[in-house]
Amino acid sequence: MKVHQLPLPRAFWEQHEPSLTLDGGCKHLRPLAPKLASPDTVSSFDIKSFIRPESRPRKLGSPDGKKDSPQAQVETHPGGTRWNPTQEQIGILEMLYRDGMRTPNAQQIEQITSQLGKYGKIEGKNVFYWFQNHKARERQKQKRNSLGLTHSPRNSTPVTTISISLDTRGEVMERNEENSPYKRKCRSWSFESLEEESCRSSSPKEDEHRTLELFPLHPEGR
Amino acid sequence: MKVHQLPLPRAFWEQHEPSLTLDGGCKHLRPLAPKLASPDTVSSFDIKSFIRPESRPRKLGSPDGKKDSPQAQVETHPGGTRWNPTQEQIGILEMLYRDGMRTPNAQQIEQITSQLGKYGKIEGKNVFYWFQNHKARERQKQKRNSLGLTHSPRNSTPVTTISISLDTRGEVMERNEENSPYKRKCRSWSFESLEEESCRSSSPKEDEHRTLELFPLHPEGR
DNA sequence: GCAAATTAATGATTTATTCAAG
DNA sequence: CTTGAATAAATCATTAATTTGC
Repeated sequence: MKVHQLPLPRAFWEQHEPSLTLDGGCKHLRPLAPKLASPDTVSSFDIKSFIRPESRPRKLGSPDGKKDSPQAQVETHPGGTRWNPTQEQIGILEMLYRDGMRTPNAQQIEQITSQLGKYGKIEGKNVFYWFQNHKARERQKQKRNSLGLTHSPRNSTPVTTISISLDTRGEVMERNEENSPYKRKCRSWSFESLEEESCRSSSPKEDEHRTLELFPLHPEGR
Repeated sequence: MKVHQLPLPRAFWEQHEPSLTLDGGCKHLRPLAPKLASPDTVSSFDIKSFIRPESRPRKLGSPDGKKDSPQAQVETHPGGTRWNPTQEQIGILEMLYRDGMRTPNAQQIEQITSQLGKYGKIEGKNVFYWFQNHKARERQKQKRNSLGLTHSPRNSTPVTTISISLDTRGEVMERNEENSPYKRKCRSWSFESLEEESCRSSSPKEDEHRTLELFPLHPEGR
């Protein structure tokens, strides 16, 4: 069951804390870069609205007593089931992986997501995580194999791995690992606002087309 | 001179060369549990469009060619530089940190971002990263201190010291660190498409309504 | 005094670990 | 157990201070 995309019941941004309004005194120490610039003006910022992180320590708290209430875990459901990939989705992802894709950037993720969306509910983060996990687990599986079975191949038997070969110019990278030069792609992403009132959408233009998928997240702990 | 607050002309992260076609020869084997389901359908997926990393060689190529041209860095700024926080922004962030905020979730990040946006250009990811980095670096600083100066911990000032005390119910956590039980909050985020090139910078004044800022990212590389 | 070279900070990514759902 | 999700640690990369040579 994946009931993602729930309305996001943000109902507890109401509890504003008492005072505490960022006054001065916070600009000490600037190790090497006293950038200075026009100070003040900062004071108009009220923290109240921010200090409402999550409430719900969740289990796993400090072992020294302090167990949480009997209401151990009751939530998690509101929209929080995790992605359950379909066979088609997995197939595509693996194909992409075999073709050398390792860390897709935002554009790619977005495209992949929209494609995979045809086969089942999915979000960008799922795609992102899938690649992260798959990569990491392939790697450790490989390591375990090379260590456990072949008994310390000191000369680093290249386990072959991947060995992609399509012509993705300069994009494959890390086919050998073990000490890859640590290339970097670049992934772009951004947070998105999730609540309307705070920022009136004055222009009723409504989203152009790109559907920035919202991601609810149950406010409190995970 | 910090010319923050520049309009951000972001007009040159135009990806070129969409070529690169990852052709066939990649659909063998079905690694894991052919859970059946209609397989074919998958083949309608064209990878081509995904394997388009990004290009944008950028400098950084070879160390010998240090400083390639007279116009060494004329290009970096337009839209692709990294966030350069203003004093006000730092002040606010540090305040929030001292108040116990460690891993803001998407909602919080969004609000913080919009607030900090008053003092200079900023994106949600900047806020996120700031907390990540700040947290990590405070931690290591602390560790280094405790290890290096194990005697007379009554140093000048505990710097960090967090010691939050407002009543953020069950939220503070990890004020001590060193071996935290690995708490988990929950952060939500999502990718967004960044297709439309040069998101119209037509209205230079248009802030107010959230403008999901796109994030170009200089491709390739790094 | 300034601009190139050096260096300290720190923003941005990637990798490694860990937790928990199914 | 498998693996999606999330965080922390490690690293890379860039910027701004500081230093240095003129």
